[in-house]
Amino acid sequence: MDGSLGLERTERQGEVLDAALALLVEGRERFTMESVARRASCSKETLYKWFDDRDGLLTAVVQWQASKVRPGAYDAANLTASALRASLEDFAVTWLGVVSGPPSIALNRAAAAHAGGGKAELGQILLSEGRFAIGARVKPLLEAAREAGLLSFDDSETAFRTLFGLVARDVQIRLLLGDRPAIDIAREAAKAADQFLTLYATPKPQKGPHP
Amino acid sequence: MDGSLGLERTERQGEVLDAALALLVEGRERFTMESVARRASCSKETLYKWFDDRDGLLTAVVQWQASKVRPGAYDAANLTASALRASLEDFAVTWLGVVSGPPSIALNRAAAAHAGGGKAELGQILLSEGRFAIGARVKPLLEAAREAGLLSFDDSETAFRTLFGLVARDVQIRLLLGDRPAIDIAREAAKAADQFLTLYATPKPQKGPHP
DNA sequence: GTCGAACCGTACCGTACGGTACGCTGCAAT
DNA sequence: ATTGCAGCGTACCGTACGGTACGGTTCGAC
Repeated sequence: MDGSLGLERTERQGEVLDAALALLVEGRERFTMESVARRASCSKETLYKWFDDRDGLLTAVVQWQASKVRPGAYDAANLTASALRASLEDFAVTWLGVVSGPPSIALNRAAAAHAGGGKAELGQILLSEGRFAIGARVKPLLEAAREAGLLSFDDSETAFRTLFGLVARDVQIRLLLGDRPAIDIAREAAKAADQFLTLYATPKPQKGPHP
Repeated sequence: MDGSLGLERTERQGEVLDAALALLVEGRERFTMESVARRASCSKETLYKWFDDRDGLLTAVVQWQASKVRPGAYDAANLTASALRASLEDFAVTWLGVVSGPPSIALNRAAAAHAGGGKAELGQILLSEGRFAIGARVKPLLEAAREAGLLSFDDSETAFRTLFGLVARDVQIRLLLGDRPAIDIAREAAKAADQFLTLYATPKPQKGPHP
């Protein structure tokens, strides 16, 4: 999956979506068709033509931003204990940086509100481009580390969810609820990696079961 | 704090708030002054008289429900390793049960949406009656366990946040975004308690893990 | 130059909703 | 019985917003 879902946008459409996103992120003004049109210097009619309706516009904005912050892959070759630790820490730093950023906060709030009415579409997009995409990138790393004898676990999904919890803690929910927790990302990331390794690193540094 | 904040409600007011809450939780109908009045069989004028405006009503609803689910205290006397484990597990079960319940989901969504406009009041209420109230109950347990030589940590806040992360993992955010993760609460709670003890239990002086 | 498509700006429509006003009923106190 | 008040139901007002219509402008194709 490349995230485009066959929805290529023209340059102008990208500008409009950026403007809409900025509006949503700032939060100074309500996200209304008119405010988007004004901000993007386009007509409402164009918005309706391109994105069908308000929901379509919102969906396109979420899609647009989510596809911009695809997580990077982690090198699973030549894994050493220190390289693994570095990758875990890097994942944690990146993730904390993204979710504590205003775009993530605004989009997640919008999606949560959207899910309040029956519609779960925005949430699904954010989850599949965020949480699940990340899982898909990190799990191979974990499995490679297991292969290399560095980690031991039964289920990589379970292991990843533990890592996720150790990194996230209460940060995301507090941010979504309007709290502004002071977090030292580097420090928290290091601690999370540390704790994860404490839980999952194989007891003794040995070579794996497959020489 | 007893959670009342000097806001005693008459029985009738409680009924109205229950009706409003039910409306919010079901999500079938928009949360509007008229729909609340209809559902509660009261007049809009009464709503405005009692709760000032829509925000006041929403705040009262959040206050009302949040104060109903105060976390219980954990017995910190005669702590043994198994009693500690049981308390941790109990906390995890309770917390997962609450946050995966429709009222919590609906209220958190409403608060997140509310925080989208500058207003963080609902979020603050939920955090102080939820996350922080729980922390205030659990931290004494952790400190007592440290006193009893069962745990070792520097900062109980940090330790609690780790416990929080191990219990919550990705559950709450997925629920808020409309996903319906299938979780086995008892199992996840046990695992979280297990992992927390692995991270924070003081190494046993002599007893080997394999008798 | 002419044509047509795309798009901008704005005016407009219908509705939903927050908030107010008012008349009516039931009830408790005197 | 009279009075006063709390509260129900409903009608009403103003506005904000989703969605549509339309005239004017730019620009590329021919």
